[in-house]
Amino acid sequence: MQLNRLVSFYKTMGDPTRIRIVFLLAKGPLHGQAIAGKLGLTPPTISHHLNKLREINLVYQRRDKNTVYFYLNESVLKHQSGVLAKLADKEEVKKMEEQNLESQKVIENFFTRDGKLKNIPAQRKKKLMVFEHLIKGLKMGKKYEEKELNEYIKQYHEDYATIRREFIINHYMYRENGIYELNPPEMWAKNEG
Amino acid sequence: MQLNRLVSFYKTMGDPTRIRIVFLLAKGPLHGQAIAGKLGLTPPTISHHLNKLREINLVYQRRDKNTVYFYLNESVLKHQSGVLAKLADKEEVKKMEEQNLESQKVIENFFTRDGKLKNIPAQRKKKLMVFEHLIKGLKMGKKYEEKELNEYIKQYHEDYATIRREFIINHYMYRENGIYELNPPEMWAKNEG
DNA sequence: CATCTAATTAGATGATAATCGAATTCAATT
DNA sequence: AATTGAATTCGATTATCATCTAATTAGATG
Repeated sequence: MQLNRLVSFYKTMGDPTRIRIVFLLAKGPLHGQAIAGKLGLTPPTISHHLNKLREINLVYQRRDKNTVYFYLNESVLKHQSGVLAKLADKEEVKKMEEQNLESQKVIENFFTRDGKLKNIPAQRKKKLMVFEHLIKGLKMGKKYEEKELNEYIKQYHEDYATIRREFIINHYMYRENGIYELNPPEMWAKNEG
Repeated sequence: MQLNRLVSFYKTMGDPTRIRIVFLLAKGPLHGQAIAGKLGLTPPTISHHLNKLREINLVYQRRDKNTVYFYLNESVLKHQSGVLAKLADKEEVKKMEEQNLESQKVIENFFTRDGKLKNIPAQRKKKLMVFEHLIKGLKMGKKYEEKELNEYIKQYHEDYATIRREFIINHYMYRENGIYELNPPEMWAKNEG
């Protein structure tokens, strides 16, 4: 499920310029001006598209002096390839639906009517479902101060420290210099390859 | 390659309503009104989206009395899943590029400057490349009278009968009651599974 | 600090497309 | 032939978005 995420992926890929960028990066990293040159477009346009591609985690970047190199994130492609393959298989579709229902049930059980988390499930599977529900309010690509993240978690449950730690352990987020950020879904514990 | 085809696929999938339709049909065929009902949209809107989905061969339909049932074409999903998987693999990308170059070369060898086909290659692989080039001027979903198809082929080569026959043999097209129509690319000889 | 280079943001423009109500087609049944 | 039921087409409305130029930011280097 995560319908929005799917739609975003396809919407982003559904542009000739972006597909061409993806094909270019599939052969190896490039910097912005190189892409602009190869495609005959202006740097602002490339910047615009790279932004979109970054939003779906299809590219990431590394800086070297003044130039920024853009890399293709192959794991996202593999993930989406898997989704398509499953969609082509009735049995898999059925399984997906069942999982959705199951997760819905768990959410209903562990949250109160006004959206508070009653307690953290002991069973790992259920725990992950709860965490995935919690992070829905966080924005991909946004950097969170620890304090800000604590406040966010406190909306749901007072023991923000435990939950924050679990976010890291299960790869929903990562921390760098005290700054927290969401990981792309391929990295989440549930999907760990 | 076939960049346009890729882009069309993604552009079409990049809409929440259409994704939802695809998920619905993944569980089994449905008729238009049923889809409209389940999605809370009007029949014209559904019709619009089914048109788009038909354009990329993702759905086909069968009529039963007055109601038309729409089916998901799983082979397209499998095909696209494969494309994504290849894109995630540098080696495969390299292969794709080489194939493109090779095919370009063959086209240059077998066609004159003004676009006429000199002769039909004897080697099967090259022959298929030539045919794929020829059908680029035909429109997916359009129905062609035999005469019309002959005329089209004659632009390129006088022996339209042989070529027309080859189109069928290699599953680029199919014939029904003397009417010819393009097959989706997954069915072409090159991609035969 | 001044300057250079690369990247990004802002704002404008033009094109595309999702959705709906109304009108129309198409096939089946009376 | 007339009627019904479903699907499609038409036209209008609204929203989104790719692209550009111009202006700005951000690092790196002299």
